[in-house]
Amino acid sequence: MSAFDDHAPRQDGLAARAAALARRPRYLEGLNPEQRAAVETLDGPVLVLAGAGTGKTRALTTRIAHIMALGKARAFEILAVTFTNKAAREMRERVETLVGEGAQAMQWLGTFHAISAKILRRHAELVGLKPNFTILDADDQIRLIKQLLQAENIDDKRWPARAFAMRLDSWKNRGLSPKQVPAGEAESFANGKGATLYGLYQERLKVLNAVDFGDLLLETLRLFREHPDVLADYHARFKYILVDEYQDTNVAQYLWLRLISQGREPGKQNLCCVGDDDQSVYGWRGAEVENILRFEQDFPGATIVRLERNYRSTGHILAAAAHLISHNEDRLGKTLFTDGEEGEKPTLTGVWDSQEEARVIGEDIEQLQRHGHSLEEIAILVRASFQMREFEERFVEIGLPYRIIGGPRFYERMEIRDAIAYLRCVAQPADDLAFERIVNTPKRGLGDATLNILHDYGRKTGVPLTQAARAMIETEEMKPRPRAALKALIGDLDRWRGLIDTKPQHELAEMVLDESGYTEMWRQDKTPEAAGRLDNLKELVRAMEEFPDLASFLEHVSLVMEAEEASGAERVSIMTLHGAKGLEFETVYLPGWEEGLFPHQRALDEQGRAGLEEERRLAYVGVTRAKRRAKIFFASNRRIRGLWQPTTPSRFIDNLPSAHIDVVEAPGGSQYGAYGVSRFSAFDAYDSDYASPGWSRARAHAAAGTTPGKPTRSRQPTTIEGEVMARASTTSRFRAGTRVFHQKFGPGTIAAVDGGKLTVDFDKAGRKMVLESFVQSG
DNA sequence: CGGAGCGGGATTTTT
DNA sequence: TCCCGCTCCG
Repeated sequence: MSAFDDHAPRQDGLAARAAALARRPRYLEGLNPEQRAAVETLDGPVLVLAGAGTGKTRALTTRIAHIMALGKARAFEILAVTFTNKAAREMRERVETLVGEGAQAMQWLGTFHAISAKILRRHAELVGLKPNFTILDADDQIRLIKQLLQAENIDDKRWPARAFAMRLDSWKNRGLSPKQVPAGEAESFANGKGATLYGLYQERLKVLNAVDFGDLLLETLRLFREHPDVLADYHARFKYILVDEYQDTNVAQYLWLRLISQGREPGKQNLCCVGDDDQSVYGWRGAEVENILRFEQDFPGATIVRLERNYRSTGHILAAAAHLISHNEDRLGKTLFTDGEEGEKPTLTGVWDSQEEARVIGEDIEQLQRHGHSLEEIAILVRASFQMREFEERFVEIGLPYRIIGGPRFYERMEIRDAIAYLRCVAQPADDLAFERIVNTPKRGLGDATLNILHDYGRKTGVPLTQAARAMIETEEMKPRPRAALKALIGDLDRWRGLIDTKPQHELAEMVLDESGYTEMWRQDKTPEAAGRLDNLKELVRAMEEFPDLASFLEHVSLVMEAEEASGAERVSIMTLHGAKGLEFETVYLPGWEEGLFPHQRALDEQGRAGLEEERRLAYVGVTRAKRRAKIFFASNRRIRGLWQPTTPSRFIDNLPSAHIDVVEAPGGSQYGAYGVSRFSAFDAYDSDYASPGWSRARAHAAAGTTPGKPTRSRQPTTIEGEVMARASTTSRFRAGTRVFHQKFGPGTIAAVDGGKLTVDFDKAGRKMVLESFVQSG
């Protein structure tokens, strides 16, 4: 594969190009015309609007292969930026299958953050850092903020560190330095101390020789702005720039891209951005869909390519997804189509509560399994991670193998973070946050008192804690016992540090963990988790072997907060909708389509209509993950922080086209059978179509200023909403004052009646709103 | 300094 | 419900 050989002399370019053209490269075969345009339009800015399942990644990776095959650029002259590690990994793998070894040389393929870190390490001094700077994670960040709040005498009850971290994040996402923070926002935290705190925080980071995630981008921006020569280097280096998931970029990333692509005059930038405005689901993290909507203005003369032919899903699924997303207003608008079969209609099933939901889905999966479907091709996509638990519990019970994706991550486990803190102390003596973490773990008798002494000294002299410790153990200020312990610890750290260049990092890690007493600590521990933690530590040491040195391992840990999963037996995947982006499965279960959960209440509260639309895009992402079967569920009761809450079906259910949906009764003699109660008695006559209890409609219509009960003019008259509205009766069989019995809440008295919705004062559970179909006269 | 016990608060998504 | 952090006591 000499055409892809990065070490081939430059002159090979032409020959390779001619040869490639003569051969009609295999990699172009099977691309549709639009995909080919995305691949072959190499000169000037290109925006590829790629709908779900339209072969976006294929176009992107083929484009890379094409650039290399034509000799237009070598692997290391292509900058390919993704948003997530997962996407980066996938792109690398797929380029590799296309070009073989060549992909290995793609040293500039990675997430914005990883690439920024790489650039920053090369020029750290120019922005006041040392090349071995630490990348703080969210946890470190919070602890640091807590310290600052304390130092500033700010009540951290009233002004929680978390809240400030969120503001910091949003400022950084928008590319704002402490001085640029809008006055209003700066003052709204801690009585006007917001901007000051931001400034102090940044100062503190410099002392710690550390950056947070946001800084990776901001400091790179600063580097480029203040050192045009450095920027010019990168301009010369990157002949082609590709950006995946462009709809997810935030302001800082946008500015970053602008700077880095400015090497050529407007209209000539070889910048190719791929994205789908309908899949923008990271607004809460500062992503600006506007970036993609504005592309043509930002890069005049850009070629726009639309990928609309869907290769993933069957007709009904696609139709359901398209109809759902058509309810959004803020979109460029694409029309996905497929030549494939209609397939099975997506199903909609209502269940009594979240436990039944897990039970029914578990049984359904077993059923598929019996029919020979692979568990690997089945996924359960939830809105919020707490939903996963019920599935886990159920699946453990019935012995259905599952895998949680994006759950508590390996590197976030306490023991792993402790171990890494030790290594960070060894690698980077100024890393106070790591030092604080391990100074008394295992217990060495070095508590708050000792730490305060070190902090005081450190603050006075402006040195890191380890250095303060070094000074203090020479004085009489400390009691003999802590003094000796501290001395021993500092001695150990020094000794380990001395081995950093000679001892392989995994051996060093093992040594550190043993000699520090950390491993021993868990051996002594009799709690049930201890054994697992020891296993994890072993796994950590083993994982370290694969890295060239300690520094690159630590870099990996901070940027790729996930462990490679061991593939083994077939499993059902359980993950969040966000985590599922970019994936596909034969069968997708979409539980929890209930108001407040999906759309999530917080998204509605905080972002209003924009939040709702983002939630709807998330629903769209969920449905479009399915190749052959999409199964939507809603429960009428859900346990939220231990309390059972009655819920109402999601408004997104009303956004589904009834012609493409099958409403399905929960199989297997569901619980209400046992109760002998028809759950939707208001719709008794239409029992099989109980999907949409009327009062959620009523509420929606009330909000829209229309009369409940009347089939309202809706933009989509064919929706299930419309059908059910037409059928639902507004008269209730209940009256205020009637005694009723509810399966979950027990006996109570009706306080008010509103369509099919009752307000009931339960004897035990207090006042609740419930569907009348869930209560019996009692 | 360390452990136990209690109260309060929180729960979306992630680089 | 659970988890975290704080306080109080030994």
